[in-house]
Amino acid sequence: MPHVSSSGGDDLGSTDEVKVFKDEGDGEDEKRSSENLTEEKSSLIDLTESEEKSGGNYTASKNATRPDHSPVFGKVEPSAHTSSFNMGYLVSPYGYANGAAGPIPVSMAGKMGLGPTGHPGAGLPFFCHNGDPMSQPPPAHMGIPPYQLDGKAGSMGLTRPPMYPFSTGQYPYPMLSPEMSQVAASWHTPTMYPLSPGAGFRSPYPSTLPISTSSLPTDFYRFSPTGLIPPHPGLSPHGPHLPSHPAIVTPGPKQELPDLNHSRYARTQVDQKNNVGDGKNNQDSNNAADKKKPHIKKPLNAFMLYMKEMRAKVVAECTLKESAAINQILGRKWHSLSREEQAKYYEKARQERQLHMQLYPGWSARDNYGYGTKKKKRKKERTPVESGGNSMKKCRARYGLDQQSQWCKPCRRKKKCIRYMEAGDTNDGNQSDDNLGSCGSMGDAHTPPEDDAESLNQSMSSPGGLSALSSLTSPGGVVLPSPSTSVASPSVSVASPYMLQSPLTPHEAFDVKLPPPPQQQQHLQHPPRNPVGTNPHDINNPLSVNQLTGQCVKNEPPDSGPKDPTRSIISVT
DNA sequence: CGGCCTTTGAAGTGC
DNA sequence: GCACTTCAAAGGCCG
Repeated sequence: MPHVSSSGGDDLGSTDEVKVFKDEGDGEDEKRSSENLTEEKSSLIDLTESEEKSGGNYTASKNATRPDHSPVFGKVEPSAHTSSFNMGYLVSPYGYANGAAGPIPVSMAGKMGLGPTGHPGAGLPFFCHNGDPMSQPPPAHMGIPPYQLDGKAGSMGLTRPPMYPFSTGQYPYPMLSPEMSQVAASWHTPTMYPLSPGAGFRSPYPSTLPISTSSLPTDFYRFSPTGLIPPHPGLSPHGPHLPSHPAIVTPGPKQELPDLNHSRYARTQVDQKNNVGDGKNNQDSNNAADKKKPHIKKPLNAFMLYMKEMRAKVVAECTLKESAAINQILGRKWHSLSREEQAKYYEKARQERQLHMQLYPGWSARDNYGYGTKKKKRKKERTPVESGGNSMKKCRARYGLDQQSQWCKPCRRKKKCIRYMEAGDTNDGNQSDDNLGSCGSMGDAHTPPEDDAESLNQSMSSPGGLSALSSLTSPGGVVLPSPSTSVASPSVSVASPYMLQSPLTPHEAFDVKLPPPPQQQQHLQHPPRNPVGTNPHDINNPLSVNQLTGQCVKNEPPDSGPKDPTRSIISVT
């Protein structure tokens, strides 16, 4: 049984792993690490400060979440703590999810984006339905990501408000609680990468792989060299030594595990070698692309690995099968993972990248650009309109950092530029429609505010999302018009509070201290964009932000700062 | 039947 | 260096 510990350094929770992270982490991570450490410490005391900081980081990029996790890895305490933590975690993985005692649990709950826990039962965490919320809070040594600590704002913190909101008690996966422990355990079992044909990770790479994985958990490798990792019997229909390569797929929008025979795989390797250094050329040449059947896929990132592993479990726990919805759940679960847990996946992903890099030295992510030509084209069509179709520049670009005083308020607050919006909203009509169509990822915590329009637009017209949402809705529960429920089919045209307040980050949304002036609120919204009755700022509108915010709050962890539900309303600035 | 949806993260491009 | 885009997995849904 291939367990992580077999190859040394696989004690995922051990200090070794942490060291690996720390040592190999890029300087950026290092830097962030220290920052986060400080942040974490201070955050326990001063949530506001943490909030501010995270808010600042948040604007950097949509990868803002990473700083909250990666850097921390290097700061994880020695295994002693980790071990104890894991023990506890296995016992009650979600224990800390639902508010109980102490600031940590509270913040954790917040981070998880758990439902309102204002009152027990009503505020059941997203996937914490087990009634033992805080029984096993994460060890203090774990540290808490800014967005976790940031109860109020943090709750949503960097977590993007889900497209498929699961209001309290709505979580459709009652059995997930134990799942978490399984997940943790899975790291020590071969099941982490489903070995069943087509199910997951296997030993896809040629045995000639010139890398040493001795120090790495072999079962971490999706790209593990067959020579190093005995193929699972039946892994490949073509024989134990002819593993199919997950990273190599035949052309197609969706990848099925390639049914590669030996010759094909060999050819792949040949191609790969030939492609070394000329990947771009291949990209440019359609013919070449055609010939280049094997598609070397990107190595999976940490979250993808996590998803791959957990998807089946989540699906198994519920009837829901729509990936869009599942992914939302997984996204939340991902955020609910402890740092150690996430670190495992980050490490795993890092290893995969390394392996991938070694196997395909000349490969570049760019090689895959345009692989899904149509899809890309489509997205690009929209891009110009939203991000620059208008010649209007955002304040940042317009005045530069030197003249921030010239910036509009939203820009100064790193929110959506109102000037830009005003000038570029020629297409508002459509956007409005789309936006109203669903609650989407409103209040995207990961996407920079300025991206809200885009991200929203993208997520707005999600048929799948809608259906998924409906399917996610608690069958019997009284579903409040939370962002989730606000997601209505286009025909319903229910305004989404989250969506409408997208210009605000979750942090700000719940920042009682700095409620944007009313004037700003007006600026942030475009009256014309909201069909009658959908204007979120129309106080008279039953579906207005103000009206709905309170309900939305229900998805907010009680611990988010002052447990005063009303404060959330403030968020609607 | 191709594309969309959804998630996070990595990496690429463009300015 | 920042902002933005694409792709990675997955499977139901939609036009």
